[in-house]
Amino acid sequence: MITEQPTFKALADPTRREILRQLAETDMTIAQVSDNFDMTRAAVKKHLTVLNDGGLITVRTRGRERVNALNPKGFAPVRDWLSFFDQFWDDRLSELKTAIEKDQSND
Amino acid sequence: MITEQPTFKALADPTRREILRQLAETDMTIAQVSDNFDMTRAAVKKHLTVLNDGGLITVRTRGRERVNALNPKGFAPVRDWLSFFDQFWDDRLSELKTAIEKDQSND
DNA sequence: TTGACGCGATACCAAAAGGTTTCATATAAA
DNA sequence: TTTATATGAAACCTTTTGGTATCGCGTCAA
Repeated sequence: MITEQPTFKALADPTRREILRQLAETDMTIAQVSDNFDMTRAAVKKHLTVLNDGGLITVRTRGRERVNALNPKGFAPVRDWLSFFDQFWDDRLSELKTAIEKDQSND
Repeated sequence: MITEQPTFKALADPTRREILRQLAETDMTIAQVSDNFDMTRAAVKKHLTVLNDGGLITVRTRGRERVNALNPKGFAPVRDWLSFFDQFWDDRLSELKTAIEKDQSND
């Protein structure tokens, strides 16, 4: 079974979503991320671990630092899961789609 | 500020995501949904409440029954939030986009 | 009217989540 | 080498979450 759970879980917390937006601007060390939040570095580190587990960030070592970077590909599992519901996006569109499919089967 | 939090929270649980997929097939009462899960009706009812808070389902009363239905529009806040990261979807695409923008500013 | 049915709501419980403090370790710099 | 810096990790605490059992209330049917 596809394991989108860690990604959904990672996105469920507002602090983590804000971290992602900040990492979209620029890569940052743990200390740098911590500076932008009113909580301890340890707490931020936990959030970064969850984001990493969800595949939404990558971490590389630079000397004694750990540089966190956004991983855009990590959103794929969530996008894929959501795509199932595209067919219900809009009732009228859905009906149109049905009509088209019906028409195509008439040739 | 846009409050996508209840929607993200609603999607964070695998049971709730499965309920959504089932409601995509057909509308169901609480009892009907409960039949498909190995937990009490009360537990399922809690999940449905969270889904309703997240705007992902609608509930209508039919006599003594409560009929739950998928609300496709409820996904919008999450889709919108995710769309911010579209610009990072693929590195090469992003570079291409940058190149195009650069080119457009050259006329 | 009288049950049976479907549901809402509450109290309760264990586990997970989000936070803190503290200490250990590896690397950079003086 | 010594000291400061950046992080990892563990113990601990409080709140939230996901589940249960139970009771009460409105609605349907005999």
